[in-house]
Amino acid sequence: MLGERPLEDISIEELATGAGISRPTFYFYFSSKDDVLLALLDQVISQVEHRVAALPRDFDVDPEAAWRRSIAVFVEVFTEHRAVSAAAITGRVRNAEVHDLWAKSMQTWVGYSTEVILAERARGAAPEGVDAGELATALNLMNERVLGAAFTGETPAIDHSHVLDVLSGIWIRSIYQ
Amino acid sequence: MLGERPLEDISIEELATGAGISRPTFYFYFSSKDDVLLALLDQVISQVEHRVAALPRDFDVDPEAAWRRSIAVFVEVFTEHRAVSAAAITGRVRNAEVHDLWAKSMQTWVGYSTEVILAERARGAAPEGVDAGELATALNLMNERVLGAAFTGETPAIDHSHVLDVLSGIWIRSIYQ
DNA sequence: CTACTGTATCGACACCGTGTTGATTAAACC
DNA sequence: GGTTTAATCAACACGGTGTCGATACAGTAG
Repeated sequence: MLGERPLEDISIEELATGAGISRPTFYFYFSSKDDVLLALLDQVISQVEHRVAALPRDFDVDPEAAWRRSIAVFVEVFTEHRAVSAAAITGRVRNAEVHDLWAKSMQTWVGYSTEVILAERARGAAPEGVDAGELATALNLMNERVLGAAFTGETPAIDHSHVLDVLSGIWIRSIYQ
Repeated sequence: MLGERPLEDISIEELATGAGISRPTFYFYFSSKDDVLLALLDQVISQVEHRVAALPRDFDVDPEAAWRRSIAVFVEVFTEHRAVSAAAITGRVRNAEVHDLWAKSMQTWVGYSTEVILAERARGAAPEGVDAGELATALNLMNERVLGAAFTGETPAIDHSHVLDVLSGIWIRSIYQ
């Protein structure tokens, strides 16, 4: 349903009857529409965390390829669950729990990016420059927004097939100059 | 009011009584809450257009300074009207007219950025690379998201005082390598 | 075979915000 | 003085949300 229209345009009545139950019964399982979204988002985020954790941390071998692989995880998982991802990104504003879950994950990813940038600077591969944490924040926010735009098919947006190229290009040039 | 809480949490009743009129009278002037937002956004965008148009196009003299000045216009105007900007960015999802107005402006800015990037490449100042239009799109979306995050004080976000530095740094490195 | 307990279900209700209608007043203009 | 036009709002209809209390239906202990 989220693939067709935003969560706001889906009534709990629809959700419930679609699941073969009545509206009050829906409330037996979830406390609100956003509670459903939260459960779905949680699964998507777990999948990202799982795949990120399994990534080799060999930035000293081929930095470009390593960054590209990391970004590819986000692109792939969020693309696979594009409807939920898009709904979460927009639902974040409305719902505190969705906001917090998303914010927590973003912080994890920003923290990870920051560490790698600092390590690359420490080994002399990347030059000093703006604060690594702020650079990582801007780049992660860019990824979020660019993917969101691609999912909802807005204009302007970047075609799905080029997203990974464009994003990793900007990351690498921003970090290594 | 938008500075305190999202538009969704403001009822038309509140808007109306705050303006000293009744709810039906509100509908005499606006067709919905989003219609008010649209009117406010229109003013902000006009201000940006006006200031961007007045910008010197001297990218051949000092490219870094020229980009920084352009980005500064967005940062300054949107910061000045941060509540409206933030509400528009989130309201875009809900309302087709807000979405269209914002999308139209984004396209204008992306178009302008693309032209400058192509000109810089043509004169040999910037290297060839990813599609200029897609690069411009990603960078403009980054600006939107980073400013939005700074306005709403989410985490992670970039401190207001550093936004211009971080953004223009990424733009320049992405474009000139 | 009861009586109890926890799970699951939903009809009916109360509430709130939205948008509309129709009547009313007040000013502006022949 | 009479007609149009702008402005106002009480009252209504509607739709979505969330709650409550009643009911059914296990499984389980006595």
